[in-house]
Amino acid sequence: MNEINLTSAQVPTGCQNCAIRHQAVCSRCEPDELVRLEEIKYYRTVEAGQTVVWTGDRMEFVASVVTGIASLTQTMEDGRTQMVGLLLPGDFIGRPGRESAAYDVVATTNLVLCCFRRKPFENMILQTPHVAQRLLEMTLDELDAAREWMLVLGRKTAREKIASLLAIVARRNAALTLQGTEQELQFDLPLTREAMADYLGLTLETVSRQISALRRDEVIALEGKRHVIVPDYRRLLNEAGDDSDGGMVI
Amino acid sequence: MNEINLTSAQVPTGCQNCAIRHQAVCSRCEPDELVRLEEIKYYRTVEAGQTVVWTGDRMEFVASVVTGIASLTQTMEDGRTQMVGLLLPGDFIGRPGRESAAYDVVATTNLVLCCFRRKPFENMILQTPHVAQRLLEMTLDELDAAREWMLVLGRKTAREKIASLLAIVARRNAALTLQGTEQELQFDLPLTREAMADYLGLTLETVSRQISALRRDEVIALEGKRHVIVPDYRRLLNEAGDDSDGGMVI
DNA sequence: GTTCGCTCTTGATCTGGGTCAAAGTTTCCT
DNA sequence: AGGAAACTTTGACCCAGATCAAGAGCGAAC
Repeated sequence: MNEINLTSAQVPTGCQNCAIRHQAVCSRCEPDELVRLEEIKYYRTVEAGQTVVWTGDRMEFVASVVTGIASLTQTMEDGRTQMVGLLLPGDFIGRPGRESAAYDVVATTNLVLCCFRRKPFENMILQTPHVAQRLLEMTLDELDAAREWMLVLGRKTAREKIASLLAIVARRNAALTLQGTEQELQFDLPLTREAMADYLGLTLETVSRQISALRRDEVIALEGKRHVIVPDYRRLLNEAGDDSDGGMVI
Repeated sequence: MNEINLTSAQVPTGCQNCAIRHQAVCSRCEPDELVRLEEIKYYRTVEAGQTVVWTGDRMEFVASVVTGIASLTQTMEDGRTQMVGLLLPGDFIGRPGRESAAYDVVATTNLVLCCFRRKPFENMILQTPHVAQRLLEMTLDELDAAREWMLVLGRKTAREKIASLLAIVARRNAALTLQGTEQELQFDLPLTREAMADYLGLTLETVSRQISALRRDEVIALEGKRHVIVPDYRRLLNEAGDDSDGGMVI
């Protein structure tokens, strides 16, 4: 994992101020907070497939994903694994106030992380309520996403699970590229079939079969194995059993 | 839902100061925070089976569970439901900063809630970093619990799911009654078979079958339908596929 | 180009847990 | 006490998705 320097031009979407959530400009920061965070902020790259943190690792830093995708996974003794979170740009890695990591964090694609050394970061949030407030909001969003996902895991069929995942990635992707959700959506699926299976509580064979089925039924089209075209987002939501456009944050 | 008055003698286990988490004394509060919270605090009772908040409800208050058990559930259009959280004494209901509820909150047993009117509560946490800090910690704990539960939902067998649930309730119960985990544990299971099924992503028939199987194999014993005796907590953990005593907070 | 890794797809078969059905308990109401 | 309603258990059967197995693409290395 390499420490790097990015010019501000290379970090175009983030709040140049607090940088906690890169994808959105944070309207909450005070000018003096900028200075504090700039001092302890640095960038790192991680290659696809590398583990950023292992369960139980002493966490030296917390970080915000700038580009790329990472996943949080839990593993049972016998090797069964379950992905418990998908970290997209703007999402936060690490838990202030906890010394060691509770999950494996694995880079799914090449990553750029905006890191903060842990101790100074914790001191900072103790002193700057607005940042702590923002962190609380983000955590609550993650909790909502996790609970949404519990419904997917516990009650949806394999086909609905796949459709739900595609909808989430499509949505997040659309949010990033500022497209609406009405027209055709396209995106690269940054996960292997196995990673999708780990996320969805399925086997990779089932994932493959269901993706083939969705393609056969023209809910989606594929270019190569990874590039997905969604001609009708509402149809996809419907397949996900998630008619109410609303919910499903991740 | 009735507003009531409790004497401090009737609220024995809570932090008399901030009361955010009733089960543990909060070491973080400043004396002046006590006053602010006392002003906006009141108690309510809810009968078993009653819904405390509906999805989308305008939330008038946030609350801490004093006694009893409540559940957070999500429902799909076709009626499939998934419980996404179990609220035991000390847990928190409601999301500061959000006007409306994201889930149904249903009283599983009779409840006593320590409520705070929402707006004053939000103002208060904006001004008192320590309370916000505590709220962040609690939210992070909940997130951990939710993610732990995702592993249960996604990867465990029916028998392991049941054992996991029993282990959680046993653990929380032991924590409350200050027993160790080495000796025999006993507790009342405060959930119907159907509620357990909703939590575990199973059907009530499967829940019943697996409980019978665990009893047949002498992992647990039952007195009546609800009172559970766990002769060997480690064995139960083992059945849950969760050998490492550590994790599994809820 | 060929070969070695992968990842992905598809087929055949098996099984854990769902579904449907019926009977047994407990609780609570009159 | 008697009876209804709700909860629980158990049985029989079935199916969605797991498992096992065999190829098919496809990129990287030589």
